[in-house]
Amino acid sequence: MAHSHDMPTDLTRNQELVLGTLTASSGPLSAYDILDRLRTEGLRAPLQVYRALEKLVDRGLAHRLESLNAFVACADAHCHRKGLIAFAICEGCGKVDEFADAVIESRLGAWAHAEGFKVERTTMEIRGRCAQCLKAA
Amino acid sequence: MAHSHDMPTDLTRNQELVLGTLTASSGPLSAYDILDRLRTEGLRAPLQVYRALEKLVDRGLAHRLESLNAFVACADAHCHRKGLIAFAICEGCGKVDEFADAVIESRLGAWAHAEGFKVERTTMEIRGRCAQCLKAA
DNA sequence: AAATGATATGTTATGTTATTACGCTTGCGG
DNA sequence: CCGCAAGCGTAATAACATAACATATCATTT
Repeated sequence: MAHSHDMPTDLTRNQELVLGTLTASSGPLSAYDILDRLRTEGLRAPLQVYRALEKLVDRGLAHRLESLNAFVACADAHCHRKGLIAFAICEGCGKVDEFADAVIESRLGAWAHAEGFKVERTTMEIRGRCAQCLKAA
Repeated sequence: MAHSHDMPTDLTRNQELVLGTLTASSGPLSAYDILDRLRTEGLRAPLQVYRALEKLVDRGLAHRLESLNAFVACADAHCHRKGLIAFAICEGCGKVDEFADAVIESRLGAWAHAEGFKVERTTMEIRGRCAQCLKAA
């Protein structure tokens, strides 16, 4: 297998370029970071990147990290939108770990049900230091 | 009692103005929203607001909503920084509900412990519709 | 093939959010 | 009084995001 991120075949050129850039990166990238890396491919304007990102995020192929104003490729080729995802972001090396927790999801659901709140989207981001960076320090 | 948010007495003038503006608002405000409301008080530059916000957030008197790039006064005069706080943000009316959940906090702690990740700060924001807005629709 | 509609694209300009850099002021402990 | 830390004011700029408009691409229907 070439790589674990088998890219969907129905992406447009811009979407493919943007997803490729995210996948190749070891950490989150801002839209402008992505743009800079794709100038050689002919991209010129922020909007070209933002539009591609919007589609990718909608499809669950990429995630937006709100606390960073940046984006990452989805770590799990199969996760596509099933349930709440939490992110652990290391301030040291910039690496992002993506995980799901059914208990947290159900607690949130319980709270929402009790309040009559209809959940549309949940953001959950942990900032701190990963094990590797702690060891190095 | 004048109001439930007994403002600390050791705030600087700018901090007091900013916190007062947040407290008076029914919803989150961006730094620039705050600035606009404080021009009459003599504030002129974004930095004056950002500096005040930084201190207020550090002290737990205000919170930053990452998914909105905006700020709210802490809803609970006594919450000052004890534990993880979640926010439910209504897309309809803009109201923000603030709550804590010990189970979620402990699940997060367990994950972090298992991974050797040192948590410094956690962001948790739910976007959706509040009961009142759902009823109105 | 022509007409239609939905989706994607390219480009310019602009809007919004946040920080850097610099210098002055104020208050407090030594 | 001196020195230092914290706060303040101002200007400039950086970083992030969208509006508005014109074109293009492609499948579907006529």
